[in-house]
Amino acid sequence: MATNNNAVTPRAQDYAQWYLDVIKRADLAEHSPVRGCMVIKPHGYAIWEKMQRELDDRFKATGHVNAYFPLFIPLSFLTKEEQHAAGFAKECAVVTHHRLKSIDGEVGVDPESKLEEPLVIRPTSETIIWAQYKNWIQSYRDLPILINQWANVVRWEMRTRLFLRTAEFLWQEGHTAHASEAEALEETYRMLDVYADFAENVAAVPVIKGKKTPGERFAGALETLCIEGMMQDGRALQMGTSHYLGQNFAKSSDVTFLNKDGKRDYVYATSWGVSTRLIGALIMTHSDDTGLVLPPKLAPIHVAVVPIFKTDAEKIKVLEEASKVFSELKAQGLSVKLDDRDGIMPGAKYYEWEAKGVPIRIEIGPKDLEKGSLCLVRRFLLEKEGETEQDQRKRRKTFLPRTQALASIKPTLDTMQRELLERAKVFRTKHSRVLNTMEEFERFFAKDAPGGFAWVHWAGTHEHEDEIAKRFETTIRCIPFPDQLPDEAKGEGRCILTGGASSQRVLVARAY
RNA sequence: CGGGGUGUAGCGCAGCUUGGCUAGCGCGCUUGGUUCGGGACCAAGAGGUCGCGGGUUCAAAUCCCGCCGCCCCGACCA
Repeated sequence: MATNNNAVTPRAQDYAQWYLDVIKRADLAEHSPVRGCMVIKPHGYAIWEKMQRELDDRFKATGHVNAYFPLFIPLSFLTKEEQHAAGFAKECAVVTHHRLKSIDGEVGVDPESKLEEPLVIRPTSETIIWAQYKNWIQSYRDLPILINQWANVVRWEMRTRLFLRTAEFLWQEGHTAHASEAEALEETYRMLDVYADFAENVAAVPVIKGKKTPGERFAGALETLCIEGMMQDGRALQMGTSHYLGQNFAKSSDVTFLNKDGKRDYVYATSWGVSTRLIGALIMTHSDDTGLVLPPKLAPIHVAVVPIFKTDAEKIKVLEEASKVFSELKAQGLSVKLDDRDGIMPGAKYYEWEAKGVPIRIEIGPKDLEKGSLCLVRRFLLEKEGETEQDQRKRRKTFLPRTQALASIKPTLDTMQRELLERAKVFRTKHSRVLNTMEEFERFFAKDAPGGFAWVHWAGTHEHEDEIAKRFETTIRCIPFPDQLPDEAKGEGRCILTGGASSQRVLVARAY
């Protein structure tokens, strides 16, 4: 990414570098020797597991079940749906052989083991799943099918970035089959709501819900719904999509059923997914120059307990109290880390847990034992006007009587969760503008301007869209649902480019 | 695939222009001691096919040729 010009925060001066720094210091992931692939390290994976749990609960609550389909898709399956195949053609990894052989002392691919039909490593699973659904569906009584799968997929992207775009990534893909268009559409919208709920109430990332323009739709979909979040450099990040597929895949896989009237019809489909990209969103929305900041609901560790001591006698007493605190917090159902490592200065431990995004730290030293108190330190606070870093550091720290301190952890985590979302909303509002003229647009997205979200009237064609994209590196992120528009952006108007009548504004931004 | 850059210890780099002594620095690691309420200090130590192959030369990390990897910019994109 260009380092940039469109800085909206000090750290955005070199946002790409900052982003990698946070990942490295929080020990989330690293590049693997395999081109474009990522190793997700334990701390990063623990966050993904938390996400999985929250999402899975929501899927179950809306009637879905999990299943698993193969990694390999026969080439002929993938090409059944024409648009779908065209959309993914340029990024497919293909398996063509099934055996190695030693030739002149060097082990290589055995040319005689060539597969009759190449196997594509799934870039997404619609085609292989619908080939299976064909066998499962005869009557309206077999519908709906509401299945989700947790899987890895491979998209051979030219350029990759940790979490945001890697050649292989982990995700969840829901694939549902319905007896009517109305039901399928309802499902499409329902799952977008599930994603939006997750994004805001778990990840603390405010999102705009909307539909993609035809040019940005999923390959093979009739409608693509999405949620868009704003990162701290003002760029938009697509955080989840939900597609209404109509009867396209049913037709290409020939999946029909007899409806209540005894008439044969093609099945109506949806698919929806979110990926490990959400971890990228988390980083770019909340983190700061110290490192990762996690919403408590996604923090693998809620509280880090750091003992402080000089003498051996102090060490014994302090560690005794620390492990008591540890157990009492555990008993509250919290995830706690007692950092009793030897030979590391307390200060070094503070930095480490802060970089890893642990929401609350408890420091326990001889002075606390004397006073019967505990020192609680929050990972972040809402900024006060004119406050220096030193001031905030002081303000993040509170000394409380022991009992009170332990009772305050959970409420504090709830507060932090709320404040994180609040902070992100304030940021987004601050960097969003209603724009009415091309001059305003040019100024807003000028090379040295901060950028952000622009609400503009649009009545242009696909070609107009490309033209704007080329000139400003911006795209129409979505046509927002009417209730997603800020009040000042509501109402009819004239297209910013063509002057044509427009019933509603769209969301324009630079994007990842 | 086109343009630019880069490859030297686990990580980050210097050295290369103008070839030359035993290839260096910071971080990290090991051991011992002193430390410990915001990233400790001292001492001793371990760790290298200088990306790979070839060439020039008395002598190559350094010069020449070929190959490979990675990064950035473009086309592609959850």
